[in-house]
Amino acid sequence: MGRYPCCDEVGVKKGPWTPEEDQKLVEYIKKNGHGSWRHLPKSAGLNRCGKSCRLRWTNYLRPDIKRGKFEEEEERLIIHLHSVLGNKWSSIATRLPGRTDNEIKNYWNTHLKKKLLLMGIDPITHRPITNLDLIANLPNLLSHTNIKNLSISCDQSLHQLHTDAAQFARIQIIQSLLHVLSSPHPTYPADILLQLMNNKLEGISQLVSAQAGLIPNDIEGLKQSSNVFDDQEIASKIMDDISKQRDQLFSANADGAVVAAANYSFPSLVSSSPENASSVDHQKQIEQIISSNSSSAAACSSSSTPFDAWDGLHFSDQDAAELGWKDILEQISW
DNA sequence: AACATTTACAACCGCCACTCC
DNA sequence: AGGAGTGGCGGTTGTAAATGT
Repeated sequence: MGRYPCCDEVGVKKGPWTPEEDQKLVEYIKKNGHGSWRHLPKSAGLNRCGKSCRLRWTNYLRPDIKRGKFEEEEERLIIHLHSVLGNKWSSIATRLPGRTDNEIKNYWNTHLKKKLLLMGIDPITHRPITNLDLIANLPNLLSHTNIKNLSISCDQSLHQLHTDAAQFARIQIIQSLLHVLSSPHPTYPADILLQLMNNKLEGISQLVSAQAGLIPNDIEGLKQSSNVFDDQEIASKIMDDISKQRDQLFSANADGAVVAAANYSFPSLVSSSPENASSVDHQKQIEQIISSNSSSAAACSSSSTPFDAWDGLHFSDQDAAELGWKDILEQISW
């Protein structure tokens, strides 16, 4: 019902419009208005279907169309509107004068989606990405971001790039792990989550606690005694950022335990492939993680500092040479 | 320089909702 | 009421340009 077959007509031209065709269409519409799109091509002397003419006019030839790069303000507006409206491109377009729905849709798919992913934001839900795949990949990721073992032969800018990446990656990891562990989700039995937290995340929670002043531990001393970081300035930066993350996510209860901040709403789990993610698979995934981390967990138990939780994961010289910012981002953006 | 791969975006396709008769 | 005609929308594809090897 309702579909007209004009685009299936034999002999009707398809594909890119030529300047001559554009000119014919513009001149005709300026003179007569578009009227019925179905009958326009014949009247305008165009060998195109009406739908093609309508699209060409509304998306490219209309005089009120704003061409050129999207400004930052427009980007922000699109992201905001998308978070509210979803893929309602025409609705979004009505709030951006001069921009077409097609243009906004294309810009979203080619630029903004990637931008959000790189920022660790799910472009569909507009919430921080939380994904069990990240935990599964944790040993790899940490090994690739271990500052201590970065090759000293790297030049300073490369070193800075790596340390920035490491800093970003660690914050991402902590945030994501805490989201996973704090999300009530029937798929993940509490005992498994607790085991995971006790094993692998002992060091992280200690670190967060120490930062909160909940464990009597001089943070400066902690940093000095830690031999994980070669560069104390970087270490300090990392601690500050983790601190910020912590403040957003946690507060201390009366017992001195770290608890989720009351006013913080943890995002729900977002699977990288929800269609394939069965609860059995996820449970297996968690169990695998626990078993694969059991050795480093044992190491954690005898750790002298919370930073040791990151240890046992090494960055070979070859890795150091081969890895770059992009590699790390790829690992944390799925 | 040549070829392969990736990116950007114009254009198309098919579905849906609305209006008219 | 319901079928036909039409416009609009969102998803997808095709391809030129840019970039990498």
